Amino acid sequence: MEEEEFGEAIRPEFPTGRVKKIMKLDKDIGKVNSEALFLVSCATELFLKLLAEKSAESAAEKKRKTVKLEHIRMAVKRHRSISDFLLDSLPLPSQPSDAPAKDENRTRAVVDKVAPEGTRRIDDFFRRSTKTKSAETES
Amino acid sequence: TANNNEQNQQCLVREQDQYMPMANVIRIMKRILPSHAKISDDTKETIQECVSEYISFITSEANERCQREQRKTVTAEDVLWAMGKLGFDDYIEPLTVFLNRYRESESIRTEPML
Amino acid sequence: YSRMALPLAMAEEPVYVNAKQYHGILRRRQSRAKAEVENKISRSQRKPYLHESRHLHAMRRERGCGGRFLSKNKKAEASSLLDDDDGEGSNISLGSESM
DNA sequence: TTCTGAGCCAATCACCGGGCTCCCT
DNA sequence: AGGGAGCCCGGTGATTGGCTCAGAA
Repeated sequence: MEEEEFGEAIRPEFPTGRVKKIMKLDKDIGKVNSEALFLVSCATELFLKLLAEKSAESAAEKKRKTVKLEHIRMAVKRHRSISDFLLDSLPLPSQPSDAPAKDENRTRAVVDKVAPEGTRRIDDFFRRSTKTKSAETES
Repeated sequence: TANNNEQNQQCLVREQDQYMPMANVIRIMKRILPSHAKISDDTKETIQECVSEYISFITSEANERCQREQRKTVTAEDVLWAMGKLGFDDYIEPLTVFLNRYRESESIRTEPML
Repeated sequence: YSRMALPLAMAEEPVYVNAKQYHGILRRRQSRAKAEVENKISRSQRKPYLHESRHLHAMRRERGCGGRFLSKNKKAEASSLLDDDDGEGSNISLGSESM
C-alpha cells in the first residue's frame, strides 16, 4: 500500500529552463518570477494534454490510427479560445508547388455565417509564411 | 582544431531554443492518446510550434498587465489573470491548486528543520 | 462571446476571432514580426537534425539487422575469448514487432 | 490492393537544475 | 533583505537513423 512519498515535489514534465527561454524570446518580457515560470510550465502541459485528447477524438471519429494535421485542425476548431490564437501556427491544408484546383485554401475554415454581435475588422500587415509541408487532403 | 561549431546560415536563434524537446512532447501526448495510436512527423512539429505559441501568448498577456501596473517582474498572479482574460478560465482552478502545492513544497525546502 | 475580425488579407473574407483574445493575437503578431527581423527566427525550414555530434554518434552506432540500435555487447566479445556460453543476459534477436 | 512513413532500439553529450554571487527593487 | 539574472558544474535523459510492416491511400 504505497501511493506517494511525502515530500514529493510536484514538477512539470517540461524542463522549466526551456520554458523560460521561450518566454524570454520576446524582448518585451522583463523578469519572470519562479512561481510564474512554474505556472506557465504547468499550463503548457495542460494545454498539450488537451490538444492530444481532442486530436485523439478527431482521429477516432475518422477511424484513423495515426494522428495527422487534419485531426489537429479539427480538434482545435471546436475550442474557440484555442483555435483563435493558433490561427497563425497551424499550417493550412495544402500548399506544395502546384495546387490542382483549389483556391479556397487559406487559413482555417472561416466562419461562414454572419459574425455575432461585437465584432470588428482591421487590416493585416503580416501573414505567416507559407509552410511547405507534405500535401494533404482535407476531409 | 577540427572542432565544428554550430554556425548555421543566418539564424541567430537556434531551433532547440524556440521549441520544447521533441521527446517530451511525444511522451506527454502518447500518455493521452490510445496505446496503439501513432503520430505523424508533421503533427509532431506542428504541436511543438503550438506549444511554444501558447507559452508566448500567455506570457505576453501577463507581461502587459505588469507594464500597466508599472512592475518589472511577471508573477503567478499575472499568469492566472492572463488565463482568465484570454478565455482559459478552466485552467485557473487546477493551476491555483498547483501553485499552492508548489508554494508549500518550496517553503518546506527553504525550511530545513523544525 | 463576441468576436472580432482579424486583419487577414484585406482582399479576402474577414476572419473572426474571440474578442477576448483579439488584442493579444495582434500583439503576438507584432512580436513575431519583430522577432523575425531581429532574431532572424527561421520559421520556414527545420534542420534535419539539431546537433552534428549526435548525428555522427547515431551514424556510428552498431545496428541490428532491423536497423535498430544495438546494445553495446563488447563484453560478449571478451567472454567469447574465455569460451563458455552465456547463459544469462544474452540479447536474443527477437524478430517480432509488437505495436 | 500498393507503398508511404512512423515506431523501434540505446549511447553519447548538450542541456537541465541546483548551487553560487551580484545586483536591483 | 528579498529574490531574480547570470554565471559554473556535474549528472543525465533527449537526440538520433535504418529497416520493417502498420496502415494510409
